[in-house]
Amino acid sequence: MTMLKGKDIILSLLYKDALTGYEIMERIQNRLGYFVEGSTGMIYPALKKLEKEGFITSEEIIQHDKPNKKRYTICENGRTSVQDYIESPISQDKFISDFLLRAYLETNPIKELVTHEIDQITKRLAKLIADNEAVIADMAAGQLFAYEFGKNMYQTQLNFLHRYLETEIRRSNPQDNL
Amino acid sequence: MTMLKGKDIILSLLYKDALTGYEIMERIQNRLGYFVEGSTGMIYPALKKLEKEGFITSEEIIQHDKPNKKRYTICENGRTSVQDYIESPISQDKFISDFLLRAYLETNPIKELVTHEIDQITKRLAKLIADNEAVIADMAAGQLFAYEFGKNMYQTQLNFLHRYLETEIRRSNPQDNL
DNA sequence: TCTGGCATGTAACCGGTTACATGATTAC
DNA sequence: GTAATCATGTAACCGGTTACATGCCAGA
Repeated sequence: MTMLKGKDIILSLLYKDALTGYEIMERIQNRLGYFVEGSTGMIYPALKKLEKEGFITSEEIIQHDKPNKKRYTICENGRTSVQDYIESPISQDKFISDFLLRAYLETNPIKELVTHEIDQITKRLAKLIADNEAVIADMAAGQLFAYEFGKNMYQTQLNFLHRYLETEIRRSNPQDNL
Repeated sequence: MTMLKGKDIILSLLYKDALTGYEIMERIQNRLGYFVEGSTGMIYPALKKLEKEGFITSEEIIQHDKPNKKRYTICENGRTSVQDYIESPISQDKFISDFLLRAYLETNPIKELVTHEIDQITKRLAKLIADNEAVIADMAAGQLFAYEFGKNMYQTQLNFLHRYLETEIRRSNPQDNL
């Protein structure tokens, strides 16, 4: 029943690699962007809290070509927490769509709405591919699966939306039906 | 950029019909269940607040065969708010999946995970159909669109997951490849 | 009497949104 | 000089989760 929390997402990522806050944010927004969310306002405070609570440790990394950064490493406590998470009941997928709510409210054709949505999803799909295709060779089975899942979803959504537009055009131009 | 809020969902529903809290909850969880969320803990306090702020009014309805109820009616203020919402920028769809995060973390085959997800989605699809098919004749264009969209998404997800299981079986039983 | 559907609520908690703030370094 | 990328943060606010609490009515 309990929803997926930032803590679980972050610790899960740190379970595999030691990462900086910036890297965590990138991964969440890019590679995992299809199915989780994360902003600086969530990630940095969460990291701080996780360190204070003894789930992770940090070390400063001095860089000369770029700003310094802090790398976080998971510790025993954190690994246990991830195990607990994995053994906990799986929470339901959640899909929130402002687009569909607006569509739902409309009595009239929703061409502009759909066109806008096609735009959005096209961009998101392109980003998903761009962010993942480069690392595809290094992906574990599950990562590849999640990526393919997301790609498939976006493509299906696009197909559905395009199909809608086509039937709309046919409806409004009946003379095309030869 | 701002996310879809309970207020917008509720006022949007009340824009079309006067409804009780219970009816709003039912609609959100059933017909709109594919793309928005709502629980008593969100809906009743929100209704109270919306009334206090003058977006809606309420009247008590006495029933003899069932418990009494309160019907909420949107007023001018509320209609304006819905207009503002409709004119505001569309916020991005949001998909949160505990299932995909767990899949992402796995190095090993994820058959059980996928099987569980198939179960979940099958149930949700059945519920979506059950909740909508009865009222399909009364649906406005947009409502039908949203419903078809959700159905299509669930079906695609199921196809993808089934396909995964099949290829997994083939991978683990190569002798089947005659 | 007890289950199930109808119906309305409360309250603590907290997690995350939103927006703002800062600064190093590189390349143009 | 300034835009872009890298990098880390803060803080107020509030919205919703979670869980609990209550009660009516019908039918088995």
